[in-house]
Amino acid sequence: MARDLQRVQDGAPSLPTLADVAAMAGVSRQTVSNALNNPSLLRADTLERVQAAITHLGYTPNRAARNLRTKSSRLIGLRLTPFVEDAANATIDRFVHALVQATRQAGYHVLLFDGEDAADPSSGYDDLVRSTAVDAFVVTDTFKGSPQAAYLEDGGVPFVAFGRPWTPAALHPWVDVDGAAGTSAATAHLLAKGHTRVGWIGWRKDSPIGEDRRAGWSRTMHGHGLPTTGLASRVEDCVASGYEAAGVLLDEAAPTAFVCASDTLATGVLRKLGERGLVPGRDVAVTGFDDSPFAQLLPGGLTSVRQPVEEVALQVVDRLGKLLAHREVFGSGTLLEPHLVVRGSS
Amino acid sequence: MARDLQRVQDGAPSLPTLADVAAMAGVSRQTVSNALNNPSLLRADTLERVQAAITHLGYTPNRAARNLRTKSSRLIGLRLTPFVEDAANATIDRFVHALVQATRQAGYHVLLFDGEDAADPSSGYDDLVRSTAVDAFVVTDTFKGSPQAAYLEDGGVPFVAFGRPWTPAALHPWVDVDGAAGTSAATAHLLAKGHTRVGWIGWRKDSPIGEDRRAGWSRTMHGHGLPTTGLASRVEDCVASGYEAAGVLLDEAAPTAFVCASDTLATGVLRKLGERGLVPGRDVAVTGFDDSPFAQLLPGGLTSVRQPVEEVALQVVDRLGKLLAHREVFGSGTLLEPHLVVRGSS
DNA sequence: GCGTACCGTTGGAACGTTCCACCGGGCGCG
DNA sequence: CGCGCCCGGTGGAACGTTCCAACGGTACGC
Repeated sequence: MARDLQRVQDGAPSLPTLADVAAMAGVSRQTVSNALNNPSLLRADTLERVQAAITHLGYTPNRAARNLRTKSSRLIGLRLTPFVEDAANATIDRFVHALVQATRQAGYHVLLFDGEDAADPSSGYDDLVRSTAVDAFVVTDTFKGSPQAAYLEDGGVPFVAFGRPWTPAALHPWVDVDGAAGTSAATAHLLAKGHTRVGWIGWRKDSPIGEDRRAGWSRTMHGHGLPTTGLASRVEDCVASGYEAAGVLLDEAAPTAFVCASDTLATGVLRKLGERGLVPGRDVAVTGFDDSPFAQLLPGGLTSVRQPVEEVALQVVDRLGKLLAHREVFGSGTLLEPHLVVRGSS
Repeated sequence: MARDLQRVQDGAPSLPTLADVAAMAGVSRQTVSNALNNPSLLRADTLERVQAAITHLGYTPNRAARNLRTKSSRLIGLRLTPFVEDAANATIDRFVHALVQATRQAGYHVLLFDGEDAADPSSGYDDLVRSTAVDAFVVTDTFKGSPQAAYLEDGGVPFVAFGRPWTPAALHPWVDVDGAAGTSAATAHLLAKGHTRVGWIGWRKDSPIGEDRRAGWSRTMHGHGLPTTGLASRVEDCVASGYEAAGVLLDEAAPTAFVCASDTLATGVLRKLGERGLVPGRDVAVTGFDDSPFAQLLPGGLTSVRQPVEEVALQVVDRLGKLLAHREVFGSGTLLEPHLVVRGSS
């Protein structure tokens, strides 16, 4: 109620400042500042008096002034990659939500910006950090050779990556999900169900993430003494490719199960199975990757590997905090385990 | 290159300031400021000299200082509602992407924050605006009786809503999508295909959005002289409810097509059809709402109403700009037309 | 010739916070 | 008693920008 008084006349709301609080509490500005930032420095009764004045006036510290003085904004920048309406986007969106939650707990907020053109890695990043608009970045798209990771490292811009650095030289903090462990779990699950001819449908060889996920499948197959020759296919990440690859593999290698590098590819496989009158989970098993809404909503459901984005977000923010405090967290990466969500398709 | 010189010694990068530029260009600070904010005030040769100094030093205005002085942050707050993994979320996420793009063009950025608990509408909003962290808000969840819309209006906080105010008293700027027009288009599409018994599966009566969408269906049916009695069902927005409602309607009213208030409900309907051996689009037609990834990925595809979130975002930002400039845009709302994406299910 | 107006530019002040040097006083200790 | 120290607190300065009042100079109208 008291705070609403500030708004009676519009146009010049003129919020209470630290000086107002100081005057009311009968202390200096610095003491009020300490009450907010280092309460332990104050005597108990002084602290109480200041706090009373703060609540009575409805005082809230002015962000801009604080930022100017401390040279930090408590804002984390996140570049939103252009929207592609498929399964892959679902994981990013889940991550954004998780990141917002995680940053809040750490007293930060998330600033979204747009990668104008992907060609210029500096686009956006540079201005934001130089104008002290954000303290650091979370970088999500390190996979495509990640020009911006290198750029940011050069520029001395603090950031943490969601995704391993696939170039050996890089030594920034990162958090990632162990894709191989995910596909390995999927493969093991299928083997436990009695399958022996498990096919792989993944991405082209130039994708390190794709190769990582593929390794989980082949490793597990070999671990069980099973061959993989002729059972793998590497294609574009789209429904049509999954559809075609499934057809080819079914004809040439007769697998009884498919492990896919993405839900998108799995969708294509399911489409092919439907066309041939094969029932997923009964005749041929299928697993996807990312646990997209599609996997969940599909009749019967699609077994899929779910990335622990909430945990990723927490770890990212943790690294970020350390980075901004000590300014030295180089080379520390964490690999998190995804888990398999088993549904009707397997 | 020149700008990198600032970073040679880490720890105290000490970016160039306006004063540095002024010194180099041989003018006063204010002139540099004008060069950035009101170039027309400068003589051509002066402007050129200043700009040369700016680029040479790699100067970027300090955001915090500017914010402090101008009492604005050029940041727009958006509260991210808790993540629910279904079709409805897809539209919000699309909107977030669109909003980021639209705000960039207007020179703004998006600040994400988290609605700690939905019970307290003030949570988050108040602090952010009082601390001058954001200039205004975009409010997305006005549908649930929207306590925060009223709260923000009371507090004099500038905001624009994505969604109509469903309480008549409210008079804030808003942009929304005409749900009735969407379902009307879906219904008309089905009628054109020769259907006459078109069922409706929507949300409970307490949802204004749901009633709006329902009106589009009933209006169109009546407009063609067709009855709606016994053809409608109002349930929770989940797959199971759609599934059950479809079963009941099929038994009791024998519709040959369903218009659904959401892709989620449509998913339930499709599931029921599959169970009964009915082929969507051949035996019974189905349309959804929101054009979620699921609708797109489903084998055959689900006909669905797609909201023009890109256009919504542009309009929202436009309103926002006017609001922050003139401080008077009351009562101005815009209703945008969605469009029907026809796929195999109809 | 003089007053007036405008143009381009200037220097000081202000925004609201935190950093920094310092201060009085009480206490322990030699 | 005198010294040093820590505690709780103070006031001035600084962060980097824009606002504001005012400047000299030129052009114009009378």
